[in-house]
Amino acid sequence: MATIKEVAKKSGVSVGTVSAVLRGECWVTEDTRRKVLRVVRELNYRPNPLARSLRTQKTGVIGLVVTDITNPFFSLIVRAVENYLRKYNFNIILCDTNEDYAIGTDVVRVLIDRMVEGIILVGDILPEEELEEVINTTHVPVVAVERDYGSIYELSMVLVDSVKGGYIATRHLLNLGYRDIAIVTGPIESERNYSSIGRLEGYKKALREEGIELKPEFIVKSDFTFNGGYTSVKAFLEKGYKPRAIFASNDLMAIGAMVAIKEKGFRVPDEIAVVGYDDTPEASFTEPPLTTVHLSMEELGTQAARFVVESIKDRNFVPRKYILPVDIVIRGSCGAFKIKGK
Amino acid sequence: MATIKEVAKKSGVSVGTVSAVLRGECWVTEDTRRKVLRVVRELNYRPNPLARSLRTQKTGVIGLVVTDITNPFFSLIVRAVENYLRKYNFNIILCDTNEDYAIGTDVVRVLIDRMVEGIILVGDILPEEELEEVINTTHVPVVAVERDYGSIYELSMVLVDSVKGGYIATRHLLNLGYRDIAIVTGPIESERNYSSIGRLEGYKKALREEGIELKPEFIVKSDFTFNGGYTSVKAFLEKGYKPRAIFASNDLMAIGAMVAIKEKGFRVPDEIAVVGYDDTPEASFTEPPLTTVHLSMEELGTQAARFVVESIKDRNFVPRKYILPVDIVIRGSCGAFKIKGK
DNA sequence: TTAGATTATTGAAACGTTATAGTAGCGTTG
DNA sequence: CAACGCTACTATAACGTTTCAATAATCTAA
Repeated sequence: MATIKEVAKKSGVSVGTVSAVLRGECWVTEDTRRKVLRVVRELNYRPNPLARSLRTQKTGVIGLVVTDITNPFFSLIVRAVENYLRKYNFNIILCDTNEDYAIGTDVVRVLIDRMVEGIILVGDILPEEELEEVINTTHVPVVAVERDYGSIYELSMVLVDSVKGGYIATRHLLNLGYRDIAIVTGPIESERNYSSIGRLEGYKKALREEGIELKPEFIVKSDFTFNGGYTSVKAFLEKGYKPRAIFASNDLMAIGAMVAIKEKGFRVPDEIAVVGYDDTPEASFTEPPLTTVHLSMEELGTQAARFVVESIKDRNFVPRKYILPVDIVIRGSCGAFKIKGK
Repeated sequence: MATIKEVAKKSGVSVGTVSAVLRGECWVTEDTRRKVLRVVRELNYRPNPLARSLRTQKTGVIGLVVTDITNPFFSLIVRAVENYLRKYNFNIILCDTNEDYAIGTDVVRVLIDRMVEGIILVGDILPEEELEEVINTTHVPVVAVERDYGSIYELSMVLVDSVKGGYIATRHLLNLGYRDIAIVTGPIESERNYSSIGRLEGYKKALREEGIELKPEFIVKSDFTFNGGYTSVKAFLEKGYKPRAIFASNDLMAIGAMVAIKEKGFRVPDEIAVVGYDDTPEASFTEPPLTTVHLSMEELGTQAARFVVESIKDRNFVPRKYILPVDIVIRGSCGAFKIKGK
């Protein structure tokens, strides 16, 4: 590997001048610039980012931490982040925590040691106290995606309007004339499951609005997995309950629910309508295709990346909160077409 | 941020000694070691990896390049790589090329500039010539996953036994007594689509073995996407062909095929049986659940990571090739259970 | 014509480590 | 007791950049 020294010697100028040429300083004469650039090309010289970073204290690297890269929801976000950051010549150090706080904590520390210029946390990476500690002891801008650290002000957040999502899903079912609507929720014990809780809130709000009494037994607790959706809905139906519609808090559970429903001999949507949440790619492939609350993971990722870049470029960027709007995409599983068709 | 100098001053020893303590050199007296470590803790000192890397020429970073992180096939590999490398304290710089050679080329160059200690290329990242160039001009160990760069010897490869996969899938259908078996392939124009071609080879081999004549019209060309599978099979059926079974070269296309089949009024598997390939998570969620060729992406990733780590640790590691064995997982879509049941 | 301003360039310090040659201090040994 | 070899350190030169004060060269104005 050629170094800047060799370039300097071979082109008969000082190291500083070469550096100046490469950084595009305007004061270099056209003459020396050309001379230097020729040698650069001849030696195939490329500056060493390590040395540069050591000197400038800037690495051009962003840390991206996710709980599970395997989940399409997250991988879509990762891709959006990558695409955005590439334009600004940032590289990404990626870490997958497997939803383990210990790994998350560790990983964030390593990122800071490596002097990343920003950190994007997607999902539930760290407990609140830990993140607060990090933010207080460093000046690295941090952006949290899909995790509400409500009380930390020095932090940008990118969130989904879950209450609204739950609301419009339920509203949609109500508009189709259904009254007996069950919900399958994600985990809702802890306050940090803001998205499950929000979706449930939206559901309640819509029913309340319509003056429909809330049946606690119609709130089916599950865990955001296919299997969870399948078993919980199966158990629910086996208890003899028969809702006219089910709103599942994510697509995976909705798909599981549909399998359970059909297994029990009911038709979707004729006997039980289903609505999901997330609009993951799988939602188009089910039978019938899944009506679901659409949210743009791409937008989530892009927005997070934008926040990070802005807080790096703009010294007095003040952390912001972005709430992603949601809408509903109507396919076959809710019965809208049949009803309209008639 | 505290530096090693401050630690040295505060604990009354030289910088070299502090460094020695931290690197665990054995010659330091227990006394000074304790002294130094206390100060390290007091100042909350953490060595700067940048400076260390500059000096040692080792970064502890591996470059991981994938064509599409959004594809579960790849994200499963990424996770396996991450989990393996974490144990060895390597970090990962991730790049997604969106299947664009230009981005791939660029990205690999950047990785080398950043002095990554190894590079893992998952999928079709680079043309052969470019990769050869890279390998010849640097000494970074490179591992290619799911892309056969047959002629490059200085490269480790992790491949799937596609021919065998195609073979056992078809064999399985033959064993169930089906004779009219169609195949839906991925792209097969270019030689670099070794996996599509391999699967097709396996299919042909199994039929030949059984003495069944190959019908060219039963080879349905598609593109590995859900939509591709759907439209190509729909068109195929609309031409009036009616195979007894379809082997789709990946699960996504298999799912698309099933939708098309049912849309045309045929039952799966009673009238047309379906077998997929990959065993992605979705395969369990279809109706009927998909019989498919299972391959462990986890194993692929782990193996790739292992190769990289080995070639870093072992100066005279000689590049190897690993061929992942495959097997078939039998679910509902092939009709095996019904046939056995009767 | 010369002091002063401007322009193009240099030299060296810094960034925070590791590696290595050197050195004090001290116990052996012939 | 001088020579030697250990042991436990220290001082300093790298690593490859950027940055900035200093300087040489050229131009401007009085």
